[in-house]
Amino acid sequence: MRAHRNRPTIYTVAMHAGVSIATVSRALSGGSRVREETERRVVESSLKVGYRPNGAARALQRLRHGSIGVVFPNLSRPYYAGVLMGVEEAANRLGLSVLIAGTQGRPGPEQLVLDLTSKVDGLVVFGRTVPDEMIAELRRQGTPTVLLARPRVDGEDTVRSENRASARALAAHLLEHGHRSIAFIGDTRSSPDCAERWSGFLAAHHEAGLVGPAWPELSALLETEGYQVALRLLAEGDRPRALFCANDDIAAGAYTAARELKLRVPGDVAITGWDDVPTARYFSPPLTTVRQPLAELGVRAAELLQARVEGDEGEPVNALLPTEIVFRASCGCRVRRRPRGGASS
Amino acid sequence: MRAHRNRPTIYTVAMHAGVSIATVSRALSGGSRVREETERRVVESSLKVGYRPNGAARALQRLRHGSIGVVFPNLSRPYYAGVLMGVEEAANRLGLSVLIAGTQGRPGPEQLVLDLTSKVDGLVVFGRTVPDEMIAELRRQGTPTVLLARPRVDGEDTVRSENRASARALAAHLLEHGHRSIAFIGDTRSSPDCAERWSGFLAAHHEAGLVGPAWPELSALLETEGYQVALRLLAEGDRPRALFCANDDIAAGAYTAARELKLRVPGDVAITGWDDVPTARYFSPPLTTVRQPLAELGVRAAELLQARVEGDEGEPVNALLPTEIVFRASCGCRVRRRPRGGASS
DNA sequence: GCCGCGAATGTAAAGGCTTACATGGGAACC
DNA sequence: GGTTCCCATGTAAGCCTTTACATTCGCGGC
Repeated sequence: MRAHRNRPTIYTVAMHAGVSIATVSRALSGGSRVREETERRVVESSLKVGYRPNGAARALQRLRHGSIGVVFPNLSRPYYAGVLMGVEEAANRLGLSVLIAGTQGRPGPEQLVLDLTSKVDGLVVFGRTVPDEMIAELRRQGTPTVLLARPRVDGEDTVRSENRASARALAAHLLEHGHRSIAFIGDTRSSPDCAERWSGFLAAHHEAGLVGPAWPELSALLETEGYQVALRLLAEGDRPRALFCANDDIAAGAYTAARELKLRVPGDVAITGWDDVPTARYFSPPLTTVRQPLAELGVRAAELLQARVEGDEGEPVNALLPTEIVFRASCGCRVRRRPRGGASS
Repeated sequence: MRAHRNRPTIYTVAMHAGVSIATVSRALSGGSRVREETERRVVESSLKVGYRPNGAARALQRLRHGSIGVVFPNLSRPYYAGVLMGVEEAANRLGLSVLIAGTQGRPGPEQLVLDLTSKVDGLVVFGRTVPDEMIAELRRQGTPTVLLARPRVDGEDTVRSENRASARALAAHLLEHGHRSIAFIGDTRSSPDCAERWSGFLAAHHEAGLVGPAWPELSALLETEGYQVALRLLAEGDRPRALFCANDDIAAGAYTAARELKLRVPGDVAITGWDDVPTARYFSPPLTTVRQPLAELGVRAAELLQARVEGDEGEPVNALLPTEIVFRASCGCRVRRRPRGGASS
């Protein structure tokens, strides 16, 4: 059997069509001068023998892999998956392939990333997956890199979505609803995005004439942690009237805690999230949250990277994409329409 | 500047260390005989000049790309993302890279897949992303392929998770709860998995001595569709007492419909899902659903593929991974413990 | 009828790496 | 001290493409 040994090469096709390998190459890829009849014969032969060009040989000759790498922690949250899809879509459009590397729970992300650089023309690096020194090393090596949702590193291209302004607006919105004591739940230390949201949260308080929020930030990142933190918080006698959760997972945990304590949302406690995960509109009540342009983040990163690979030597870019607050019911707003806006015939 | 022109090659390192390229190659990759001091010198030089081997050249020489490709529709549902993470994890462990290709909303998935074959040693192909003819073409080309969650194609390796038995057990469970009229919501035509679940659903009815279910299968795949179908169904006078939803998204839509009609779950209508998405436990009431071993599916596929790439010529494998029903409250079961089982200290 | 020219095709080199084979030099042995 | 052997290292071929340059062929112009 040995089904997949000895894949046909350009020589196989050349022999089959009775021409030289140069002609085969020209007929198949180049639009260059080949007699029409020859071209037809070559194409036929290549189909007959089942020829596929060898990407490695091609890459070696062209001095370009035609691939980019994406480094992310994991895909368990829709956030990374959404951005990755954006990268993939744009890369495909640009004729590039996408290699992926998940760092979470992996020993030595450094080595993982270094290995990747052998096979790609450039790298999209997410958040805090690799330390700053690694970024520096990539630059030293000459691997173009775009940082995604990561605080700026000097001289590197960065694509992020807006955090501070939306957080400020959302916190202000909660204050306007009359919720004077709001707790912020999120991990500002490990997530730079969270840190910016916290900063906007603080700003809203100052602008409202408050010295500061009623609670310090409370560390959480996952649903479980959100549940635990919220449970502790809401069980207190002097509990907060609103929970500003740094992502929707945390908010989901907070919902559970509230339900368990028989607190109504938003009547007894308002809750907001961040990310607008697909299920957010199906929370009960529907979750007020902030939508990030996930795919767009990925697209921008891919396009930027491609430009660098092509030799663009312009100033480092720092793209900041706008976010959008999605007002639903959990903040205290009246729900204006049904989740799916069923057509009223 | 021209930051990333002329990456250092093995010649650069050789010159810097004052040895031949063969010695560099041996010192860096082979564990073969190189004097210890020479090795140290080479490693130092390679670090100094920022050398990274060129993957294309290496692949060309080794006649192996060291990469596998994964073809999936999209990553918007946790299902694909979860399996992809499994593939990635296993591939990494096996020293392989992973290339991705999303087909959804892409014109000509055929071309996409063919292009991929230039850069990979083998392919993991999801569900109904590409037609059977494409699978045949891949075989003809000699690209090892593993099918994932796709009905068997003659002679091809397949990895799937169990559907029929769990669906039968779950339907039987609903019948035991006393829900005699159950509607199945899912698209059996476009999703082979759904078709199997429908088959198990039917079997449970027959075993319970019923001629058949009270409703024919009702086509839906997304949340929106689930909402619409459920709304129509539950508004009828003689409405079903249980909804067997073919995935959790549909179930989420059904929840919304029920809430809108002021029907209690599971009191007025029981609802079950499939997939156990992360938020399922946070539905209100928590959703009874079926958990698939997502990562494990990916791991098995990657390992199987690797074996084929390595030349394993054994009989086609048809792996069937077990699923697990997760009983929560939406089917009518009493909730035994709180979602997070808070320690009762 | 010969020259020159352009179109079509062929020849060969280069791209970076691994490795079979060749080489050289020192240690061990007699 | 010479021979042998082995270890460390070097030389060069080959993996498959693309493409610059060379070659061939046919045809028009004189």
